[in-house]
Amino acid sequence: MGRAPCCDKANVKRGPWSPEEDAKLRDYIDKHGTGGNWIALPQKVGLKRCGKSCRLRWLNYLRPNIKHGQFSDAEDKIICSLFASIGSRWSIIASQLPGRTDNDIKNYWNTKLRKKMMAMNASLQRKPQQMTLLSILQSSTSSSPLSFRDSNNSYYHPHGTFSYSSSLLSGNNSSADSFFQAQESFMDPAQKCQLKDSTFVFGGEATSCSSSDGSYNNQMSHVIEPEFGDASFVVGADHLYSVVEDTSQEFKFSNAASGGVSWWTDKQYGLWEQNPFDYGDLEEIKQLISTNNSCNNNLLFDDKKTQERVTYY
DNA sequence: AAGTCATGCAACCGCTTCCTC
DNA sequence: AGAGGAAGCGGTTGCATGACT
Repeated sequence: MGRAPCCDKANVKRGPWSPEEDAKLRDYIDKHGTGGNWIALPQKVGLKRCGKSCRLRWLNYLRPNIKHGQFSDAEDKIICSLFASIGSRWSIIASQLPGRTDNDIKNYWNTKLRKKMMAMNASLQRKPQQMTLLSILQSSTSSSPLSFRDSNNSYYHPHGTFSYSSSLLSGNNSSADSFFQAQESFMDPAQKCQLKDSTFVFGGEATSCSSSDGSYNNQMSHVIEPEFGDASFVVGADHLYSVVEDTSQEFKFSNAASGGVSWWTDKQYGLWEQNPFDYGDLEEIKQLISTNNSCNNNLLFDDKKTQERVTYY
Protein backbone atom coordinates (compact mmCIF):
# COMPACT_ATOMS: atom_id res chain seq x y z
CA MET A 1 0.00 0.00 0.00
CA GLY A 2 1.39 3.32 -1.02
CA ARG A 3 1.29 6.64 0.68
CA ALA A 4 -2.07 8.40 0.83
CA PRO A 5 -2.25 11.31 -1.61
CA CYS A 6 -2.23 14.77 -0.08
CA CYS A 7 -5.25 15.79 -2.15
CA ASP A 8 -7.78 14.42 -4.59
CA LYS A 9 -5.68 14.42 -7.74
CA ALA A 10 -8.71 14.07 -9.97
CA ASN A 11 -10.33 17.24 -8.71
CA VAL A 12 -7.40 19.63 -8.56
CA LYS A 13 -6.14 21.85 -11.32
CA ARG A 14 -2.57 21.32 -12.39
CA GLY A 15 -0.16 23.18 -14.60
CA PRO A 16 0.63 26.87 -14.85
CA TRP A 17 -1.10 29.33 -12.58
CA SER A 18 -3.35 31.97 -14.08
CA PRO A 19 -3.11 35.62 -12.99
CA GLU A 20 -6.55 35.22 -11.40
CA GLU A 21 -5.40 32.31 -9.28
CA ASP A 22 -2.28 34.24 -8.27
CA ALA A 23 -4.39 37.21 -7.25
CA LYS A 24 -6.73 35.06 -5.20
CA LEU A 25 -3.93 33.37 -3.35
CA ARG A 26 -2.00 36.59 -2.77
CA ASP A 27 -5.05 38.46 -1.54
CA TYR A 28 -6.02 35.71 0.83
CA ILE A 29 -2.55 35.33 2.34
CA ASP A 30 -2.14 39.09 2.60
CA LYS A 31 -5.31 39.26 4.62
CA HIS A 32 -5.28 36.04 6.61
CA GLY A 33 -1.82 34.53 6.35
CA THR A 34 -1.37 30.88 5.53
CA GLY A 35 -3.03 29.78 8.74
CA GLY A 36 -0.31 27.22 9.18
CA ASN A 37 -2.16 24.69 7.09
CA TRP A 38 -1.44 24.57 3.40
CA ILE A 39 -3.61 21.54 2.81
CA ALA A 40 -6.72 23.37 3.97
CA LEU A 41 -5.80 26.63 2.29
CA PRO A 42 -7.05 26.02 -1.27
CA GLN A 43 -10.56 25.44 -0.06
CA LYS A 44 -10.52 28.60 2.03
CA VAL A 45 -9.14 30.61 -0.89
CA GLY A 46 -11.53 29.05 -3.36
CA LEU A 47 -8.88 27.48 -5.54
CA LYS A 48 -9.03 24.05 -7.09
CA ARG A 49 -5.38 23.47 -6.38
CA CYS A 50 -3.39 21.10 -4.25
CA GLY A 51 -2.16 22.65 -1.01
CA LYS A 52 1.38 21.78 -1.93
CA SER A 53 0.96 23.57 -5.21
CA CYS A 54 -0.29 26.69 -3.38
CA ARG A 55 2.63 26.56 -1.01
CA LEU A 56 5.11 26.27 -3.84
CA ARG A 57 3.49 29.05 -5.81
CA TRP A 58 3.57 31.34 -2.80
CA LEU A 59 7.13 30.53 -1.74
CA ASN A 60 8.66 30.57 -5.19
CA TYR A 61 6.72 33.29 -6.90
CA LEU A 62 4.15 35.29 -5.00
CA ARG A 63 5.64 36.11 -1.64
CA PRO A 64 7.06 39.62 -1.24
CA ASN A 65 10.66 40.53 -2.03
CA ILE A 66 11.25 37.67 -4.42
CA LYS A 67 14.07 38.51 -6.77
CA HIS A 68 13.86 37.12 -10.27
CA GLY A 69 16.27 37.43 -13.15
CA GLN A 70 20.00 37.84 -13.56
CA PHE A 71 22.26 36.55 -10.82
CA SER A 72 25.15 38.82 -9.92
CA ASP A 73 28.79 37.75 -9.78
CA ALA A 74 28.65 37.99 -6.01
CA GLU A 75 25.68 35.66 -5.97
CA ASP A 76 27.52 33.28 -8.28
CA LYS A 77 30.41 33.24 -5.87
CA ILE A 78 28.24 32.50 -2.90
CA ILE A 79 26.41 29.73 -4.69
CA CYS A 80 29.67 28.15 -5.82
CA SER A 81 31.19 28.44 -2.39
CA LEU A 82 28.26 26.92 -0.63
CA PHE A 83 27.79 24.21 -3.23
CA ALA A 84 31.43 23.36 -2.72
CA SER A 85 30.85 23.33 0.97
CA ILE A 86 27.55 21.56 1.45
CA GLY A 87 26.50 20.24 -1.92
CA SER A 88 22.98 20.62 -3.24
CA ARG A 89 21.40 21.91 -0.06
CA TRP A 90 19.47 24.49 -2.01
CA SER A 91 17.39 25.79 0.87
CA ILE A 92 20.49 26.56 2.90
CA ILE A 93 22.15 28.18 -0.09
CA ALA A 94 18.99 30.21 -0.71
CA SER A 95 19.07 31.46 2.85
CA GLN A 96 22.32 33.23 2.04
CA LEU A 97 20.85 35.01 -0.98
CA PRO A 98 18.02 37.31 0.06
CA GLY A 99 15.13 37.23 -2.37
CA ARG A 100 16.26 34.08 -4.11
CA THR A 101 14.40 30.82 -3.75
CA ASP A 102 15.85 27.37 -3.52
CA ASN A 103 14.06 26.45 -6.73
CA ASP A 104 15.52 29.45 -8.52
CA ILE A 105 19.03 28.67 -7.38
CA LYS A 106 18.67 25.01 -8.21
CA ASN A 107 17.48 25.87 -11.72
CA TYR A 108 20.21 28.43 -12.15
CA TRP A 109 22.88 26.00 -11.06
CA ASN A 110 21.59 23.16 -13.22
CA THR A 111 21.14 25.23 -16.34
CA LYS A 112 23.84 27.86 -16.25
CA LEU A 113 26.26 28.05 -13.39
CA ARG A 114 27.37 24.44 -13.52
CA LYS A 115 28.17 24.74 -17.20
CA LYS A 116 29.93 28.02 -16.58
CA MET A 117 32.14 26.42 -13.95
CA MET A 118 32.81 23.40 -16.10
CA ALA A 119 33.83 25.66 -18.97
CA MET A 120 36.19 27.53 -16.67
CA ASN A 121 37.57 24.29 -15.43
CA ALA A 122 38.17 23.04 -18.96
CA SER A 123 39.84 26.29 -19.87
CA LEU A 124 42.16 26.09 -16.88
CA GLN A 125 43.02 22.48 -17.67
CA ARG A 126 44.26 23.61 -21.05
CA LYS A 127 46.70 26.03 -19.44
CA PRO A 128 48.89 23.95 -17.19
CA GLN A 129 51.49 26.68 -16.95
CA GLN A 130 48.98 28.92 -15.23
CA MET A 131 49.02 28.89 -11.47
CA THR A 132 46.36 26.35 -10.77
CA LEU A 133 46.03 25.06 -7.29
CA LEU A 134 42.89 23.21 -8.06
CA SER A 135 40.10 22.97 -10.50
CA ILE A 136 37.38 20.47 -10.43
CA LEU A 137 33.71 20.27 -10.68
CA GLN A 138 31.88 17.21 -9.67
CA SER A 139 29.14 15.59 -11.66
CA SER A 140 25.74 17.17 -11.47
CA THR A 141 23.79 15.16 -8.99
CA SER A 142 26.27 14.11 -6.37
CA SER A 143 25.84 15.84 -3.07
CA SER A 144 29.38 15.27 -1.91
CA PRO A 145 31.44 18.37 -1.33
CA LEU A 146 33.92 19.59 -3.82
CA SER A 147 36.46 22.27 -4.34
CA PHE A 148 37.33 24.15 -7.43
CA ARG A 149 38.54 27.44 -8.56
CA ASP A 150 37.44 30.01 -11.07
CA SER A 151 39.32 32.14 -13.52
CA ASN A 152 39.70 34.99 -11.03
CA ASN A 153 41.79 32.89 -8.72
CA SER A 154 38.91 32.52 -6.36
CA TYR A 155 38.91 29.18 -4.67
CA TYR A 156 35.79 27.40 -3.55
CA HIS A 157 36.23 24.74 -1.00
CA PRO A 158 34.43 23.30 1.98
CA HIS A 159 35.79 25.89 4.34
CA GLY A 160 34.88 28.92 2.35
CA THR A 161 36.04 30.96 -0.55
CA PHE A 162 39.27 32.76 -0.86
CA SER A 163 41.28 34.47 -3.46
CA TYR A 164 44.85 33.69 -4.03
CA SER A 165 47.55 35.93 -5.27
CA SER A 166 51.28 35.53 -5.22
CA SER A 167 51.60 38.81 -3.39
CA LEU A 168 49.48 37.36 -0.66
CA LEU A 169 51.87 34.55 -0.19
CA SER A 170 54.78 36.88 -0.20
CA GLY A 171 53.22 38.91 2.54
CA ASN A 172 51.62 41.86 0.86
CA ASN A 173 48.89 42.89 3.25
CA SER A 174 47.00 44.93 0.69
CA SER A 175 45.87 41.77 -0.98
CA ALA A 176 44.35 40.58 2.22
CA ASP A 177 41.36 42.85 1.74
CA SER A 178 40.30 41.23 -1.48
CA PHE A 179 41.13 37.93 0.06
CA PHE A 180 38.48 38.43 2.63
CA GLN A 181 35.89 40.12 0.49
CA ALA A 182 34.83 36.83 -0.99
CA GLN A 183 34.66 35.28 2.42
CA GLU A 184 32.64 38.08 3.89
CA SER A 185 29.19 36.71 3.24
CA PHE A 186 29.36 33.71 5.47
CA MET A 187 32.47 33.98 7.47
CA ASP A 188 32.45 33.87 11.18
CA PRO A 189 33.45 37.15 12.83
CA ALA A 190 35.99 35.35 14.93
CA GLN A 191 37.59 34.15 11.77
CA LYS A 192 37.67 37.61 10.29
CA CYS A 193 39.45 38.95 13.30
CA GLN A 194 42.33 36.72 12.50
CA LEU A 195 43.10 39.03 9.62
CA LYS A 196 44.78 41.34 12.07
CA ASP A 197 47.44 38.75 12.55
CA SER A 198 47.64 38.07 8.87
CA THR A 199 46.70 34.55 9.66
CA PHE A 200 43.97 33.20 7.51
CA VAL A 201 41.51 30.88 9.05
CA PHE A 202 39.09 28.72 7.18
CA GLY A 203 36.30 26.67 8.57
CA GLY A 204 34.49 27.01 11.82
CA GLU A 205 34.20 23.71 13.60
CA ALA A 206 34.12 24.31 17.30
CA THR A 207 37.16 26.40 17.45
CA SER A 208 35.94 29.94 17.40
CA CYS A 209 32.65 31.51 18.33
CA SER A 210 31.33 34.91 19.21
CA SER A 211 30.33 35.19 22.80
CA SER A 212 26.99 36.63 23.77
CA ASP A 213 28.45 39.97 24.79
CA GLY A 214 29.83 40.48 21.32
CA SER A 215 33.44 39.81 22.11
CA TYR A 216 35.25 37.05 20.37
CA ASN A 217 35.87 33.92 22.24
CA ASN A 218 38.57 32.47 20.08
CA GLN A 219 39.35 28.98 21.13
CA MET A 220 41.50 28.25 18.15
CA SER A 221 44.33 26.62 19.94
CA HIS A 222 46.79 26.34 17.18
CA VAL A 223 46.93 29.57 15.28
CA ILE A 224 50.43 29.73 14.04
CA GLU A 225 52.89 32.47 13.50
CA PRO A 226 53.40 33.47 9.93
CA GLU A 227 56.32 31.58 8.62
CA PHE A 228 56.50 32.89 5.14
CA GLY A 229 56.15 36.59 4.85
CA ASP A 230 52.90 37.53 6.53
CA ALA A 231 50.86 34.73 5.14
CA SER A 232 49.88 31.48 6.59
CA PHE A 233 46.85 29.30 6.35
CA VAL A 234 44.93 27.66 9.08
CA VAL A 235 42.45 25.23 7.72
CA GLY A 236 39.87 23.97 10.16
CA ALA A 237 40.73 22.58 13.51
CA ASP A 238 41.98 19.25 12.31
CA HIS A 239 43.87 20.45 9.33
CA LEU A 240 46.33 23.12 10.16
CA TYR A 241 48.72 24.10 7.47
CA SER A 242 50.82 27.05 6.69
CA VAL A 243 52.59 28.08 3.59
CA VAL A 244 56.23 28.07 4.49
CA GLU A 245 57.73 28.36 1.07
CA ASP A 246 56.49 29.15 -2.37
CA THR A 247 58.16 28.69 -5.67
CA SER A 248 56.57 29.39 -8.98
CA GLN A 249 55.55 25.77 -9.32
CA GLU A 250 55.13 24.40 -5.84
CA PHE A 251 53.99 25.33 -2.40
CA LYS A 252 55.55 24.01 0.71
CA PHE A 253 53.05 23.51 3.50
CA SER A 254 53.76 22.82 7.08
CA ASN A 255 51.27 20.75 9.00
CA ALA A 256 51.33 22.29 12.42
CA ALA A 257 49.60 19.35 14.05
CA SER A 258 51.99 16.69 12.89
CA GLY A 259 54.99 18.87 12.34
CA GLY A 260 55.30 17.43 8.90
CA VAL A 261 56.30 19.49 5.94
CA SER A 262 55.35 18.64 2.42
CA TRP A 263 55.34 20.11 -1.02
CA TRP A 264 52.26 20.25 -3.13
CA THR A 265 52.33 21.07 -6.73
CA ASP A 266 49.54 22.43 -8.82
CA LYS A 267 49.04 18.99 -10.25
CA GLN A 268 48.59 17.46 -6.87
CA TYR A 269 45.91 19.96 -6.11
CA GLY A 270 44.21 19.34 -9.40
CA LEU A 271 41.82 16.74 -8.09
CA TRP A 272 41.93 17.61 -4.43
CA GLU A 273 42.53 14.04 -3.55
CA GLN A 274 45.11 14.69 -0.90
CA ASN A 275 44.54 18.27 -0.12
CA PRO A 276 44.30 19.53 3.41
CA PHE A 277 41.06 21.41 2.83
CA ASP A 278 39.07 18.42 1.79
CA TYR A 279 35.97 17.50 3.72
CA GLY A 280 34.93 14.11 2.58
CA ASP A 281 32.61 13.09 5.34
CA LEU A 282 29.06 14.27 5.15
CA GLU A 283 28.67 13.93 8.88
CA GLU A 284 31.53 16.34 9.35
CA ILE A 285 29.80 18.77 7.06
CA LYS A 286 26.60 18.48 9.02
CA GLN A 287 28.61 19.17 12.13
CA LEU A 288 30.14 22.17 10.46
CA ILE A 289 26.73 23.45 9.50
CA SER A 290 25.31 23.05 12.97
CA THR A 291 28.39 24.70 14.42
CA ASN A 292 27.90 27.58 12.04
CA ASN A 293 24.40 27.81 13.38
CA SER A 294 25.71 28.87 16.72
CA CYS A 295 28.51 31.00 15.40
CA ASN A 296 27.27 32.63 12.27
CA ASN A 297 24.22 34.80 12.30
CA ASN A 298 24.15 34.91 8.54
CA LEU A 299 22.54 31.51 8.54
CA LEU A 300 18.90 31.73 9.47
CA PHE A 301 18.13 28.49 11.16
CA ASP A 302 14.87 27.76 12.80
CA ASP A 303 15.75 26.36 16.17
CA LYS A 304 12.23 25.14 16.78
CA LYS A 305 12.63 22.66 13.99
CA THR A 306 16.00 21.41 13.00
CA GLN A 307 19.28 23.22 12.89
CA GLU A 308 19.59 22.59 9.20
CA ARG A 309 16.17 23.72 8.17
CA VAL A 310 15.92 27.26 7.02
CA THR A 311 13.11 29.62 7.72
CA TYR A 312 11.55 31.40 4.82
CA TYR A 313 10.28 34.38 6.69
C1' DA B 1 8.13 29.16 -43.39
C1' DA B 2 8.25 24.87 -41.13
C1' DG B 3 10.41 21.50 -38.45
C1' DT B 4 13.76 20.24 -34.99
C1' DC B 5 16.61 20.93 -31.22
C1' DA B 6 18.23 23.35 -27.04
C1' DT B 7 17.38 26.01 -23.10
C1' DG B 8 15.13 27.99 -19.08
C1' DC B 9 12.03 27.71 -15.65
C1' DA B 10 7.64 26.69 -13.26
C1' DA B 11 5.49 23.02 -11.35
C1' DC B 12 5.10 18.32 -9.83
C1' DC B 13 6.43 14.03 -7.35
C1' DG B 14 7.69 11.41 -3.73
C1' DC B 15 10.72 10.81 0.09
C1' DT B 16 12.23 12.58 4.61
C1' DT B 17 11.62 15.18 8.61
C1' DC B 18 8.98 17.28 11.95
C1' DC B 19 4.98 18.08 14.81
C1' DT B 20 0.90 16.93 17.26
C1' DC B 21 -1.96 14.06 19.66
C1' DA C 1 6.52 6.06 22.51
C1' DG C 2 4.63 5.83 18.24
C1' DA C 3 1.30 6.67 14.59
C1' DG C 4 -0.57 9.77 11.36
C1' DG C 5 -0.58 13.89 8.93
C1' DA C 6 1.57 18.13 7.22
C1' DA C 7 5.56 20.67 5.77
C1' DG C 8 9.99 20.80 3.73
C1' DC C 9 13.07 19.55 0.40
C1' DG C 10 15.62 18.00 -3.74
C1' DG C 11 15.22 15.59 -8.06
C1' DT C 12 12.68 15.41 -12.17
C1' DT C 13 9.38 16.56 -15.69
C1' DG C 14 7.10 19.10 -19.12
C1' DC C 15 5.95 23.20 -21.43
C1' DA C 16 7.06 27.66 -23.59
C1' DT C 17 10.23 30.01 -26.13
C1' DG C 18 14.14 30.93 -28.94
C1' DA C 19 17.85 29.40 -32.01
C1' DC C 20 19.15 26.86 -35.70
C1' DT C 21 18.73 24.23 -40.04
